[in-house]
Amino acid sequence: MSERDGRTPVMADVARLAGVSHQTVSRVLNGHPNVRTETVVRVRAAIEELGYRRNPSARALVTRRTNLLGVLAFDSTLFGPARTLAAIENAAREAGYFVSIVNLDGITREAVVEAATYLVEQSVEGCIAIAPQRAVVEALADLSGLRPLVAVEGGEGSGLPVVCVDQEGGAYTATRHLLDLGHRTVHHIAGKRDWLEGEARVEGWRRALAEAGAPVPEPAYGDWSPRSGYELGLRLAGERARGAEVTAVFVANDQMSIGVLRAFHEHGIGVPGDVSVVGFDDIPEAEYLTPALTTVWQDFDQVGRASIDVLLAELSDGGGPSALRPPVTRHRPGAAASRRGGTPSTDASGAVSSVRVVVPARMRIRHSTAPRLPGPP
Amino acid sequence: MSERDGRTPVMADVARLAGVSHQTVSRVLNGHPNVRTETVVRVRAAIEELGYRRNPSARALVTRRTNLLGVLAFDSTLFGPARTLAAIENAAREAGYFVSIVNLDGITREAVVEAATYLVEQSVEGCIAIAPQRAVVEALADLSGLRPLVAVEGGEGSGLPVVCVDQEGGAYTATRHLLDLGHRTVHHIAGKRDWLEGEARVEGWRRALAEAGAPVPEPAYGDWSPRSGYELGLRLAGERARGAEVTAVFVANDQMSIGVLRAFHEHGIGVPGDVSVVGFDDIPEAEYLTPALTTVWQDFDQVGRASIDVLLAELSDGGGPSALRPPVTRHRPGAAASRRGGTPSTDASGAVSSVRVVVPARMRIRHSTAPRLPGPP
DNA sequence: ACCTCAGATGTTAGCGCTAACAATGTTGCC
DNA sequence: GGCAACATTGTTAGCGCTAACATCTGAGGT
Repeated sequence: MSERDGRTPVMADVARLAGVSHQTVSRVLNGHPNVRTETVVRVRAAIEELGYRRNPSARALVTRRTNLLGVLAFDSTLFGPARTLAAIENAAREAGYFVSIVNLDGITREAVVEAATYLVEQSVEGCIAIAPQRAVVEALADLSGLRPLVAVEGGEGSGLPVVCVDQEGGAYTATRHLLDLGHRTVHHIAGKRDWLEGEARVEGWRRALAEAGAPVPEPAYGDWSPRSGYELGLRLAGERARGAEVTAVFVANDQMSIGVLRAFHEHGIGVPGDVSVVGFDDIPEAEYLTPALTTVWQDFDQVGRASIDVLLAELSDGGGPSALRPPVTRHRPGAAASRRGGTPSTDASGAVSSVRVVVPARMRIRHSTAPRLPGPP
Repeated sequence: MSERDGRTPVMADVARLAGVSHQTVSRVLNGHPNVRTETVVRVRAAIEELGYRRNPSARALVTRRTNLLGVLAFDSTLFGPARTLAAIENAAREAGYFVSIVNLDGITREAVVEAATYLVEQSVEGCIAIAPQRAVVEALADLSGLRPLVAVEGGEGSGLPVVCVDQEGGAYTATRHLLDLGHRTVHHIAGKRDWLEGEARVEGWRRALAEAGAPVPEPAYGDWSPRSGYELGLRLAGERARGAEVTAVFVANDQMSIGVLRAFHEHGIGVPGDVSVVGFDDIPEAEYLTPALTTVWQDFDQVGRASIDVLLAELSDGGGPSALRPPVTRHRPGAAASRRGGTPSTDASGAVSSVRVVVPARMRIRHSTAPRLPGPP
C-alpha cells in the first residue's frame, strides 16, 4: 500500500488510485451532495486500501478551523475538577471537537497568562476554564486573547459566560435540612477563601440561617483538605467542650468532612448522636464512611455538557475578537442549554451575553444527621 | 494594529512592518544564528506591536511535526489515573509538547480502536496510554497505527514500552509489614479482575506469604469501589464470626479499604484492635480516616515524567511506522529515565526495546495496624 | 586591486488541503 | 430540436509557513 514509496498517502494518491481528481476525493470526504454514488464507492475503496487519513494541519490551514477546544484546569486531582474535566472531554468529543488541556501550576496571574498563551499558540477555537477562584476568573476576563471562553464555576460580574452548579442552593438545602431536624443553629466549616464555590456555599448556609432566624456563628475557613477539616473539627470540638452549643455542622466538602469526623471521634463526640454533619460533593466514599455522610450531590455531567453547549453557541454567534473566526457558518447554532437560576441573563438579542447556566445540586441524606429534640442543650 | 483589516496578522505583515522579508521573520522566530541583532530587535518589536502569533497548522504542515502528544485514559476520575494524568500533562508541557486527551468510554476493543482513531486523526506524534487492564494493553499492542506508544501500568509481554509503579513490591512490603507485626497470615481483598495493577498486588501479597511459609487464603476480588470493599468486608467479618482466623487484611486500594473499615465497624470488629488493615494508594483522606489507614504511596509524578521521557526517547530513536516521522533530528535524545526492576530490558542496541521503567512505591505506616501477640487466635 | 568566503538577507517552491470557478455531460420542457 | 437548469467532475489558486537556493554585502588574505 504505497504510492510515494513509504510516505503517508495523500489525497492525490487516493485520487490516482480511484481514477478521479483530488478534489473529488475531498468532496467525498466532506460529504458533498453532488457526487455519483459509484464514484463515492470507488473513492471510499481507495481510501480504505491506502489507509488514507486527511492531514488535519492542511485542513485547518485552509478552513481556518482547528476543531480544537482548550480546557484550563486548576488542580484536576480534586474530585470535583476531575469529574468536571472528564465530563467536558466527553461532551466535546461528542460534539466532534478535540480537547487540549492545561493544568495551572499555581493560581497566580502569571500562571493564568502562561496557560492562556499555551492554548492560544495551539489555535484553540474556544476555551473552557475550570476557574473556581475569583482571582483566576478576573485574570481570565482581562485576557482578551482567549475567546470565546466559558468559565465553569465562574461567579458573576466577570462578563464571561458561566456554567456552574447551584452551590448556593445546595448549601441552603443542606442547612435547611439540619434546621428541620431541630437544630437551633448550624456551624459551617467553609472552603478555601477566595474560592467561588466556597463563597456560594457560605451564602446558602447564611441565607438558610437568616430565613430561620437562627443565630449565625462565625464560619471557619479551611482549604478543602482532610487535614484542614481535622484541624477545624478539633477547634469546634474544643468550643463544644467549653460549653458552646455545637450540634450541627455543615462542611463545605466531603474531604474536610472526613477530617471533621475524625476530630469528633477523637473527642468522643458521636456523629450523629451528639452532632449532625453534612458534607458536599458526594464523593464515592461518602456512603461508606463511618457514619455514612449526608452530603450534596452535583451534576457534573450536566456541567460538562452545558459548558460545551454554551461554548459552541458562543462560537456560532460569531463576533468576538477570536483569532480563528471562520468565514463559514457554524454548526449547531442555538444549542445553548436551559438557562436557569435567578441571575440576569440578558441574552435575548445575543447582546450583553451574560450567559449563566445553573446546574442542580441534590441532597443525599444518610446517617450522619439525626433528629434532635427541641430545647437548649 | 491591523494590516489586512482586522484579520489576524501573518508573517508577511510582520515582515512589512519590520522592513524585512517574511523569511527573516521566520528565522528570528526559529532562532536561526545568522540574523543581525539589530534586525532581530526590529522584528521582535513588529511582532509585539501586531500581537503576531505563528499559525501552528501552517507550521505543522511544512515541518511535519504537530508537537502534539495523545493521552488515552480510562476512567480518569479514580485517584490513581487522575494523578497520573495530571503528572503526564505537566511533564509533556515542560518538554514543549501539547497534550490531547481521550477518555475511553468502556474497556471494549471497539472503544480502544475508536479512541485510537480519534488520536490518529489529530496527528499526534506519539501517545501515552494509561492502560491498567490486560485487554486494553492487548488491543493497543495490536493497533499498529498508533506509534510510538507508551503504556503506563502496562504489564509485560505486550511488546510496548511500559512505565509502571512497583505494585508487586509495594504489595510485598505491605504484606511483609503485617506479617512482621506477628500475624499468622494476611487476607487479601483484591482489585478488579483483569486489572494489571490488581494482579501485581496479588502477586506481591502471595510472594510475601509464600516466603514466610504462611497459609495463603483465597483472595476476594472487588472492583476498586468503596461499595465492593464494604461487601467483601462483610464477607470477611462473617467468616471471622464463624471462627476463621482473620487478623490482618491487605486491601488493594484505599477506597475499598474505606468500605472494609465500615463493614468491620458494623460488626464490632475493632481496627487495629481485632484486625489490622493496610490499603494502597495513599489517598489524601487515608490519614484522616478512623482509624488512620496504613497504606502504600505511589510516585505518580515520577510515572508522569518517566512516561514522557520514554516516549520522547522512542520518538528520537526514529523507526516505527508512524505517519508523522519527521525528516529532521529529534530533541532530547536518550532522555529515558532510570530503568530499574527485574525485568528484561533488552535495550542496549535499541533493538528489541522492551523498555520497562519501574517507579517506586513506599509504605505509609499509620494506626490501622498494631502488633499482635504470637499464638493461635 | 582582486578574489574568496562567510554572514545576512531575499526569492522561490512547495507542504496537503479546500473554495471558487470552469468545463463538461444530462435531463427536462416547450 | 434547442436551450435552460442542473448534476458531476476537473482545474486553479491560495491558506501561512519553512527549506533550499540565490543574491548581495563586506572583511580578510595575497
